[in-house]
Amino acid sequence: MTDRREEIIEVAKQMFAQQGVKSTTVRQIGASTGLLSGSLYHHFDSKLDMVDAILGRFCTEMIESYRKIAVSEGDASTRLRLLVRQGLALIAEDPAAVRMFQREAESLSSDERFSYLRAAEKEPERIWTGVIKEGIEAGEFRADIDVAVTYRIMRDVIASSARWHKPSGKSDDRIADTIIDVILNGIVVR
Amino acid sequence: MTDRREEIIEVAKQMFAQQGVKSTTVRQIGASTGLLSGSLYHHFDSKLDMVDAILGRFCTEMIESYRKIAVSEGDASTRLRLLVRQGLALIAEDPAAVRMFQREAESLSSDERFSYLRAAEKEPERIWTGVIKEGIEAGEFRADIDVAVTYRIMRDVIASSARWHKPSGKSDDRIADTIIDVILNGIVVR
DNA sequence: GTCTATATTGAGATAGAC
DNA sequence: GTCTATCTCAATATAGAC
Repeated sequence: MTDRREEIIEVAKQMFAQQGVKSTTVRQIGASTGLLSGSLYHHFDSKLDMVDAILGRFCTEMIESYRKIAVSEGDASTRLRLLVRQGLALIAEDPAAVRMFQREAESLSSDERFSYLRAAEKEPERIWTGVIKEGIEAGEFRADIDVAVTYRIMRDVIASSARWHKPSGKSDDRIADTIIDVILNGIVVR
Repeated sequence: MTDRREEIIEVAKQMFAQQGVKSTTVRQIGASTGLLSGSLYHHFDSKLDMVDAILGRFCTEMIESYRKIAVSEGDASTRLRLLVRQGLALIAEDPAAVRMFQREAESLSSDERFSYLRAAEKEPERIWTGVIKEGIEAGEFRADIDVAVTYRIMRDVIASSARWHKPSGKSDDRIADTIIDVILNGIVVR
């Protein structure tokens, strides 16, 4: 047994991702950890404290990873591909954390304690739309696309892939390639 | 006051969509209707009964509307456009019902009472992938795209647009056109 | 058809023994 | 660090008066 606190976080994260925070009881979390609910409070002050520990860590790492790509070199297509791959990599690494972020961010972000959730939505938007705009100015992307809508399309496709049961026999990379390909090139025959 | 039952359904639907079923209390629903919680039980047997009334109606209408398009004439591109437009039309008509369906379908569908939610996921999938396959066979769409993944991309883009705050000054039609355009034609300059 | 009042259950959280 | 036992509160739901 490594660290009990980490063990609880891992178990809670899976349950929060699957059922939602509200529907997951501390008794369930305790049972899945082999503890009684009261014992959890030796490691955490409250249930929301567990949520905070999980989402705080996730948001820090997500923003950090996007920033690195933001300052990298390469044309817009290349950097857009990197961003998509990074989004999918985050999901592959920790699908439960991503799912939690998606499920709970909106309702939690009104709580001052979780104000970092708002930054975790705005910063990626700033970075992605910046790259799309550069691509348009450089003549790589069509000038007649709508940047805001295009960003949302990409963001939401990637986000919702976190909920996919993987189509049989397809690796993450294969799925990533398809998503990038469809959005960059469309499905119509050229 | 038309029908009290309908009035309660409308209020509950908005709250369920925004906060989720679990986080919405019958007291809140009562207060928003100008009733005390107990009085709601004259119109419904339970809170889940309200959910059932809302989602049952929505699923019936959704499947019905897709079936009509499924049997319509036209090439695959045309019918795919119609399907996308219909998906967006459902959202425009009743965004709260769509949001509820998205939020609660997964967790509710294990309940036998809500088994129709599974059909409401499978039937659209059958119809949409059918049209995409026909488009490939007819040479309209690229033969190298992945049908299953392409379907999910389209489904999820449309679904998540239900959560968009509309970009300023853009009509539903304008957004619909952009979504269709990006997916059919891609964003890369031809 | 709505209200008052309350039964009942389940949840988060705490205190103190071990 | 975990358990036993329990507090407290909030939520769904019910019964019966009006």
